[in-house]
Amino acid sequence: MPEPLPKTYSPAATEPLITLRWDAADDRSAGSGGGGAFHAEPGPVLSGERKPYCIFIPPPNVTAALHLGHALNNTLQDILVRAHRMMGFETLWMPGTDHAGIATQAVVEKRLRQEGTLKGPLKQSMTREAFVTQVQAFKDEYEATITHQLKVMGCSCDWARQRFTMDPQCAAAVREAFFRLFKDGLIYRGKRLVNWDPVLQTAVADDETEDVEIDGHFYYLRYPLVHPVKGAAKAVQPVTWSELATRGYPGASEHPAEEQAWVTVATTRPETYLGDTAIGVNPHDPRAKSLRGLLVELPLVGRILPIIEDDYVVLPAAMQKDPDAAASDPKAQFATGFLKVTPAHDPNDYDLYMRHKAVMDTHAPGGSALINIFAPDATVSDKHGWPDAAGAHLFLGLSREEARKKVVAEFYARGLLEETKPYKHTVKHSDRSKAVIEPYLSDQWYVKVTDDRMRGSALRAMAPDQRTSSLDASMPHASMPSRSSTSSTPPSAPGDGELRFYPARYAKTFENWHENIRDWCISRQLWWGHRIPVWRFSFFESATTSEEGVAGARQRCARLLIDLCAAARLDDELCLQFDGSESDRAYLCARTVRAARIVDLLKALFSQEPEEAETEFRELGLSRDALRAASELSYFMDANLTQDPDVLDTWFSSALWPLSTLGWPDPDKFPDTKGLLEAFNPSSVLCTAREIITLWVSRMTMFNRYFLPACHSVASDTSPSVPSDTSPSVAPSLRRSVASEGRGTGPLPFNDVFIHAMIQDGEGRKMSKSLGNGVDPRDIIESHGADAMRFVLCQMTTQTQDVRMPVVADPTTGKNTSPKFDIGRNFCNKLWNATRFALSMLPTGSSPAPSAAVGPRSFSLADRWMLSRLTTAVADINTALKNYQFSDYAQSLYDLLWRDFCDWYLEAIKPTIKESPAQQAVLAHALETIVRLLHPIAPFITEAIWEHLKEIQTAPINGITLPPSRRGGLLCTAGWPEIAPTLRDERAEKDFERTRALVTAIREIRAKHNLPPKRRITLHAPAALIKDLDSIGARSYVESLGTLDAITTDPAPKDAAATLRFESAELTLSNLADAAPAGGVADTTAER
RNA sequence: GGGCGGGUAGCUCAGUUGGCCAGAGCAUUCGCCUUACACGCGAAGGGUCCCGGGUUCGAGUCCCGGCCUGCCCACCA
Repeated sequence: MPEPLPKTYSPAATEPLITLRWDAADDRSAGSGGGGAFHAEPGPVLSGERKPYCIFIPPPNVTAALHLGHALNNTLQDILVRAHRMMGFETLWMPGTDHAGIATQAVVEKRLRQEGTLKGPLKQSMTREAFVTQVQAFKDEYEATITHQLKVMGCSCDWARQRFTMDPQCAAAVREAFFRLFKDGLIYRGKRLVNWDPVLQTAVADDETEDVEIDGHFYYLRYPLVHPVKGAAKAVQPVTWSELATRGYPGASEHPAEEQAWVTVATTRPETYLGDTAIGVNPHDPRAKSLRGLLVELPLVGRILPIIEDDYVVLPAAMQKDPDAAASDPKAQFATGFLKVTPAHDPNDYDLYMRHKAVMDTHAPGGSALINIFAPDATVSDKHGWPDAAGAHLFLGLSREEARKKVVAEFYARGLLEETKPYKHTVKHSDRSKAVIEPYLSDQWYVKVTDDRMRGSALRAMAPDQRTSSLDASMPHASMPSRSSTSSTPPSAPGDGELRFYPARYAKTFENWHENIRDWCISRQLWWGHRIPVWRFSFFESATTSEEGVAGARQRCARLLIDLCAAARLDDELCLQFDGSESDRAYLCARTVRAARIVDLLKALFSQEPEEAETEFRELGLSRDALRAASELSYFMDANLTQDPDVLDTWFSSALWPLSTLGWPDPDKFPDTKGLLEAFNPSSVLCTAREIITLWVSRMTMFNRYFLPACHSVASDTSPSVPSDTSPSVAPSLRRSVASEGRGTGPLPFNDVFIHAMIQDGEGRKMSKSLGNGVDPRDIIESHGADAMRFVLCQMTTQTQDVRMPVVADPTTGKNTSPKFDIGRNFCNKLWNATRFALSMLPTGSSPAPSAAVGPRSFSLADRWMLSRLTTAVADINTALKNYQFSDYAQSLYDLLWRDFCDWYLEAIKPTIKESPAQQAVLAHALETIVRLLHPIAPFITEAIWEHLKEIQTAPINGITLPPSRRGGLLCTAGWPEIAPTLRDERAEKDFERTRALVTAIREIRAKHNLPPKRRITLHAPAALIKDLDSIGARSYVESLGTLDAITTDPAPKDAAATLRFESAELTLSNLADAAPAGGVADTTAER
């Protein structure tokens, strides 16, 4: 017999004990790894015994402890997971964390600098290994913190399966995915302008930047016009205004005739003039024609620039035909009509360059107009692709800011600065380092997500009724091959049309994003992350000395590689790609750790220690033939054969999360992953905040559909019939249809995407460390309890609104908390006390329960009403859960427990409960139903209460099924309540409603007359009404709940009476005042 | 510039397909330690449902136009 319950529920005393019981409840055979009550196995799914329910946690970054936003996200997932576990699904909630490459590297780097361990640029001050070790330690610390936080929140993850995006299992998936994309030509190397973070010295994605509005200036710079001189690139002659006037240049005659003419450009970044390689003008500009054939000389640098004509260049407001349009176009307001073109430092200029490549390259020094004037740290430098810096040596070594000042000063000194205007504009900053982003030209790896097998598969995944445009129209850039591949695939692949967004409006965001998607830059110049499994080398220096030429050398190299693979039993584990743009570059991609090792040894073969390399080759089990091929191959590679120093964008491994966590590609290599993929992919739902719809959802969808074969799972919701040949013993690889992989026709990683609100502080600001308004869920748990926190978070989750969370300091601990959670705490306490009351009224323990079920005949009005309310509540809650309407779910329970069960049912049965076994049965079943329904939201208190409820001995009730626990005698694996629709009783609901209305009316009078609660008064009513109350069985409730001494047809005495209207009758209450005999008062006093 | 939300009681928010008196919690006021619960019980006050039009027998809800506000995407010489 459990201890008697204390008067107030204490989360602090209860929650840790419950956690221990959940953890200890793994009653399966040893080796299942301590997943506790929440451990899931593929077996029951593969055998068809249970349906799967699976959620992949959005892996939190290991950069910091979780905040309330995470608490919300994970509470909602846990609610779904717990509810479905109770409903009988084999339920897997896959936990894990994300290495968060750039974020974590930035945080650790900052920390090392604060400690003084790190001074100067990272890459020069520390070895890669030393730094990674530091980050690893940091990661361990935060991973532990995060895991602990999730546990104290009550998250019912399968802890035995916890993953980290950089652990060996996930790394294997990353290598496999990269290799396959590389081999299929969906990964390529390209020179592009990227967002460069000069502090962290890496490329960052658009979404890793933030726009900051800053006060800047427009600078109007004059570039002198010159004539080209044939035969000598540098020799030029000035163009005078009089010449321009002759050519018909408008306004030229207003300038001194013999002075050198100029054009004026407007810029916010004058320092980039050093990289200018053209001047743009709109072909409709009246000045354009007269400038044809002329050039511009870049001041100080002396570079000669062509003038290119392009519609992109905005005409100044004064020149535009439509003055209204011009007035509303801010660009036109400050445009001069001449645009400086700096292709290596501005994305739009880069696009211009791509359109005018020929003419720009012709005039450019060194034959390329992509002149890079910055070092990776964004100081002006001539070491990174700037051949004609001599004239501008005075700027070398300056930071961007210093260079800007100096450029402006130099132009001013030469009379070339026309004016400056203050200007407010937004500038991209790096999320992580807060540095101003520099558009920077560099070599990066890209995934061709614009390919139909990627983008198309994501778009085809969308539910037809959530699409806003047809598939064809949605892919304006679809190329010829992609169309034909679309038509060659079956009209309906397994995942097609099954992706559903909740709320539905987010489907549009998803669709829209894919329509405008650009290829995905996946390389990052960081140290923390998955190293790109590619070795680069250039080989033609030695190879082309032979007769065979470039093409022949390439062929021979490729052939040797095939030989090596065959001889070394490296079947399909190495892949060679030649650089499309640079003819002497080649890339070798390794699929496995062993293949990578062999590539490393290739390098050793022709460098320092060929003997040692040979020994190692033999240790790896390589044959003589393999070694010979390797030696020959190494001859083609120069000593620069090196692994790419870059790491992959974090999202690359995140995109594989639904695959890697389940053991893909090779479940046999990792224990306990066998069968997981078949059983749990596709998962049931992805829960996330809306900020990452585009990034994560899209990429997971594309990768899952690309890497998995069209038919791989045995038990997805959409294929109810389980194929007969499937059993856990069949190795997954045997069932795979290899032909359908790599076509983007595979299954989805999840069927539903649920997007929930974001949590803001009381003023509607994002929660953040720097604002000090962040809230650690552990602090809420300390002040209110985990269940209270979860209840409130659930209740707040409506379909539309973001959540405002006023933050205050807890008076006792000083930690951040919020009075918003009081409701949850009070609610838990209410449940606790209702339970205490019920337990005091119900037979427990020793007396055996009657086995015969009780039925409607023995129920009072209140009982029938309560059962009816339960029936509708269960139905409402099931609907709410199905549609991810968390607020409705919590609200239903709140009303059911507090308003119906406590306020009315418990009060109504107080006079009769002790004597009525039937009523006892209803009370017990109602309470237990509520407790079970509430468990997904408030797991701790309900688990604690359930332990006591199990002791109650009452008769069963026909129509209520409360299935037993499946594991450890715990509520978390007990069944979800099932209530037969027959227990719905509209008559009882209506009758009880009337009773309630009458009691309320009486109480209103009592309150108006300030009656003491215990004072009994008399109700005078028409005989018909009294008869009616008797017939529905409501009379006793009116008497007890209204605190009446009698209901009578006698006329009321004239004094001390009040009237009320009920339905159509006029009733009177008497005996209100103390004029009555002193008995009543004396009684009250005595009772005290 | 494009897209998506939100503007309902002092505060934070519900209000599904148009339909009886617009709801909840907190706060306020009044009365209660009525023994399950003061983290509670009973009751009360409090709303031009942002503004202006329209559709309708009927609009917080649907349509059009404004205003305010938040977020996302694109762009910014």
